Amino acid sequence: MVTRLTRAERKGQTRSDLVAAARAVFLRRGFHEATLEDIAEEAGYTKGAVYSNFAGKDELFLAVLDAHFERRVEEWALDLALDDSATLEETYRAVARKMDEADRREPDWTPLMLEFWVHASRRDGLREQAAASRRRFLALMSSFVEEVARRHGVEFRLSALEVARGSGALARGLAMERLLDPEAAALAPFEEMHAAYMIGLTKPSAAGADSQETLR
Amino acid sequence: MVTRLTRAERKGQTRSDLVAAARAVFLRRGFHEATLEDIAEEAGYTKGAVYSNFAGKDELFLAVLDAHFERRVEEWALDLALDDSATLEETYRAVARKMDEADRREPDWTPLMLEFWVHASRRDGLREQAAASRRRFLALMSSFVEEVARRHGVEFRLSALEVARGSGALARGLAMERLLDPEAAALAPFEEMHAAYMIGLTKPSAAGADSQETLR
DNA sequence: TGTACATCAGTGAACGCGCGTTCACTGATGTAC
DNA sequence: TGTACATCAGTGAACGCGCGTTCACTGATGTAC
Repeated sequence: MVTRLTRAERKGQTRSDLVAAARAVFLRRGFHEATLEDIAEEAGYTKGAVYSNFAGKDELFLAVLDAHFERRVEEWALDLALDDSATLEETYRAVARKMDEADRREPDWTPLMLEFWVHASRRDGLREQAAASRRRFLALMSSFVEEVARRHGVEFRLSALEVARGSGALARGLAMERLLDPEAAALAPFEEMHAAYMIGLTKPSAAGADSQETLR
Repeated sequence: MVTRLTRAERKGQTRSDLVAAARAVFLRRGFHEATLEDIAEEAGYTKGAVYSNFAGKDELFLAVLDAHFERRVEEWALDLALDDSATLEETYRAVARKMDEADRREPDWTPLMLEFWVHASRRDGLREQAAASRRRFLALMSSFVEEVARRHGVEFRLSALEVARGSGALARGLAMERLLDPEAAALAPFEEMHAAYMIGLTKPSAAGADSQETLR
């Protein structure tokens, strides 16, 4: 009844079990407080299994990070494809709502990621790996920003990369405030802030002048 | 030659020596990596002196945090008093430059504070203390925002508190990006982002219509 | 299809080490008379 | 001003404990013939 797996398949299974367990435990306890013991146990293995699949705690976290970004990017791509906002401003607001929703669905993610960034920023090799992962994510988010601009026939005062970076930075900064005060920066104010930010960075496109919209 | 100090004076001296040393060591090594041994040694005492003045590592950090906020608030108050920007937009840009300057002068501060916030957010009592410290800081920053609005005869779409919170959140979120990529969000783009954000949240005041300015 | 040997994913226990916290003690400052 | 006792800031050493990492081993899978 039990499917017979090859060694490689079995190992791949173990690896993804470990990543899934690591994700859960890291979210629950944070990067520093989570132990490899917890993670291995959650996955149904022993600590040695972790070392048979990853160089150590840091590399295990990088795997969690990559899996997370991949999932988030897919969500954004889907949302973008389904977006039918009448105006550009409404799209900007919808993006804010989506970011807010993601943060409230998984409030432990942002502090976890930042905890790791701070940790990684103090170790050269690790920082470079975290930065590479970040660059891949931002490149995709930038392409979404560009797609929105194209659809609405507008351009930005800054590169799509910087626009995307600032948009995420605002959301993340506010999520940090909520760590201390859960009431801080509720959805409505955040939506307003994000719209203000995006509208302020939008300028009419030189091309496509006929499809331009008036902003406020 | 050596001034004779009373017990209370001596203890106060020790306490501020420890806070100063703690600040330096925390900045250099981060909250988790800094040890009380390092700190005591840097201050010229032993670990016991820390426990004679503070309940432990967490409370020592809170003292560093308060001292820091106090200093920053004074700087902002001074800057605000000296501000002679011709236009509101120029004030918004000057604020961005000032935040950027503070971050580049002390790039370790933001990650250090966030490391602690994440740590504190997982311990109820500590979180409440960190939140109280944060509230005090934000209340003062809000009053500066209100002062700027008053001078220029404008109002905001959100409370001064939320405006201040978002402004700091944007700066802090970008500082986090620079942890991984030091090139990210240089001064010029940040100034643009911050101006966009602030201008977008500014609305003409009902009162003082004669002193209103046109924004973009 | 069967046998003998090689590989290697995962086990389980031990290792090392660091660090926050505790505590009995000391000697200088403070107080009572 | 002097003496005897009390206080307490800071010392120095020990304690406890947790956790990331290492490693010899095992038994199931893979390979050669």
